[in-house]
Amino acid sequence: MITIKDIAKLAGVSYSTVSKALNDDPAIKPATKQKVLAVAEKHQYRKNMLARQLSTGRSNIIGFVLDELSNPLFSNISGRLHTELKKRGYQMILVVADDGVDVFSQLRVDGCILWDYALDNREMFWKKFATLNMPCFVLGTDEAPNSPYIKIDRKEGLFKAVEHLKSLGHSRIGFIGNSQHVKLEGYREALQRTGLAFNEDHVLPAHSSWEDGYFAIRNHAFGADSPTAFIGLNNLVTRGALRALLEAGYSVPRDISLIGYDDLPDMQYAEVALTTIGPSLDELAVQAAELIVSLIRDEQVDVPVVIQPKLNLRNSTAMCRQ
Amino acid sequence: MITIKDIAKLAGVSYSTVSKALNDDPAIKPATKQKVLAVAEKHQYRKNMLARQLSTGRSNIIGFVLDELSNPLFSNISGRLHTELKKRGYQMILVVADDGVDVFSQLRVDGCILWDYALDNREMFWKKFATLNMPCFVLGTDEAPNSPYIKIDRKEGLFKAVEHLKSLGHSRIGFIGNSQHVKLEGYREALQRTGLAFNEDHVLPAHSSWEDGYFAIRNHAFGADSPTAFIGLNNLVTRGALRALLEAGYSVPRDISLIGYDDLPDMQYAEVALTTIGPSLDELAVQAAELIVSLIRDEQVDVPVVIQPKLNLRNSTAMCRQ
DNA sequence: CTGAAAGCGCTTACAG
DNA sequence: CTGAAAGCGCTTACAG
Repeated sequence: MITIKDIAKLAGVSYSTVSKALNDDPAIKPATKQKVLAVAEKHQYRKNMLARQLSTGRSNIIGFVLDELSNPLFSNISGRLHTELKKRGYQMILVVADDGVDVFSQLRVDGCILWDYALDNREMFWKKFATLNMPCFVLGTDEAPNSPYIKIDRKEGLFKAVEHLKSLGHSRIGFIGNSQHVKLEGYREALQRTGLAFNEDHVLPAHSSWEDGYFAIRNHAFGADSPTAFIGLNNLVTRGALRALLEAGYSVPRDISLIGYDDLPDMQYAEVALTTIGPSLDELAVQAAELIVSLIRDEQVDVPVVIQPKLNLRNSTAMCRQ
Repeated sequence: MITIKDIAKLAGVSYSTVSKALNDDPAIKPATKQKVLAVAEKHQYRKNMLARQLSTGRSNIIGFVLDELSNPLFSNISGRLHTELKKRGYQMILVVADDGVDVFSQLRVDGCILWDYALDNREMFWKKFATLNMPCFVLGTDEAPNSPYIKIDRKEGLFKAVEHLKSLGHSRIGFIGNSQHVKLEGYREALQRTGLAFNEDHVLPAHSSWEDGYFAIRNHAFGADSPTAFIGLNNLVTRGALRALLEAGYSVPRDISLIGYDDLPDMQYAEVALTTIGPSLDELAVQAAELIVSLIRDEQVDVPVVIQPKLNLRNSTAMCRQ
């Protein structure tokens, strides 16, 4: 590996001059800079970032802790966040949750973002996270103790979904999924705000996977009192539920309306293009990138940042047939 | 940030002793080690990996260059690879292709893996890759100049698919997708090996996305001479094609059989559980992890490693109705 | 078994 | 405008 000293020798200057030339130090005479850059170029010199980082104390890397990669939502967000961070001069490294925080405390990234979607051991993470002693925040949570965070106002999202369904004449609106307290709570409050009755039987148990959604519908005993519309907990659950509804012979949206949480591009590729609620993923990525950069620069920030989910109309909701 | 020197002071030993204790150097007296570890623990000492890396020249990080995150195949493989590398004591960082190689040459990872699925500018990548001057290999390619690689024998996979369909009585077997030379070639050769005729019209143009597969079928003029079975280029194309077939009123597999390339877990969640061909993703991840570790250790390796795709029977293929 | 010292490849006041 | 020197936080022969 060729180093700054080699370049110095070849260019006939001191190595501190090389360092300055490479870093665009204005104190360096243009001619000298040219010469140094030419030599560096010629010998394919690559700065050793490790050494630079050790010296400056900064790595220009931001860590992103993810629960898992299997939900399309996560990979989608990772991709967008990567793009936004790159625009701002940072590299992003992805680490899977089970060891994410530890890794960052070792790697000394400049900052880190914890995606708090449905972490199993959330408490433990928050605790570790708070001791991390570097700029970091929690993304997509409802609230976080001891950390700045970007909140997605999921309750408001659910309100929009319920409101939309009610405006189509639905009065028995079900919810598929019981693993996320905030969404379930949002669903209940939305019913209340719109003057609809809450019915325990209209909440179908499902955790987070496609199968969960699928079996939630399959195991539901449909009857005269069953919902005429459902809201799915997330993209996977909703798609699983849609499949089960179709297999059971229901037409969506003619017989039953369906709204899915998460506005992923591929929600429109479902058998019936799905109406969704969810935050704009682009907005999420932009806000996340800006917040972490501000935190690193120790700028004044207004936290929590709150992002409002939107209703995205497609073909899976229709007027309720009485 | 607390350093090795702080610990040394607190424990009443020299900082080189602290370093050794922390690294499990057998020359250190157990009692001393205990003491040091206790102090380190008490003060939440975290080793600065940057400094260690600078000193040892190794980072214990492996870079994985990906084309994109949007194809479920890629995120799936990333997840598995991460797991396998972790078992072997390495961190994995993911970088998106457009700047991946440059990043690694700066970050000085210990090794890197290039996922060569359908890179647009493959030539450029290979070239950069070869100059990288660190252990690295190309994963999933058919062949690579100047680098070790893990080959997926896609031609053999296509042969298995064609053979299976022929055994079910199909003689007009179509292929959806024309963006991957190797697969297309494999398809042609498989027809030849099984004694079936190649028909230009049975190759439907599609690049790689869900929509590509969907529109390939929609735009196909079905007639008496049309294929009674199709093989889809990848997971997305196949699922898009399936949707289009169903929408056009064909029953799969009663009217038309369909086999998809890529054995992702969710291929079974398609409207009809899809019969697939493709390498075992677990095997792929294990082989990749072992190869990079061997390369880093400068061990003797047998390259290329060749992985054989398998046929995974589900419900999308059936006897051809004459 | 322990410690002093050199070195990893940079950056950055500081002196000239 | 340029260079000598100290320092970033570790590891690792080497001496004792």
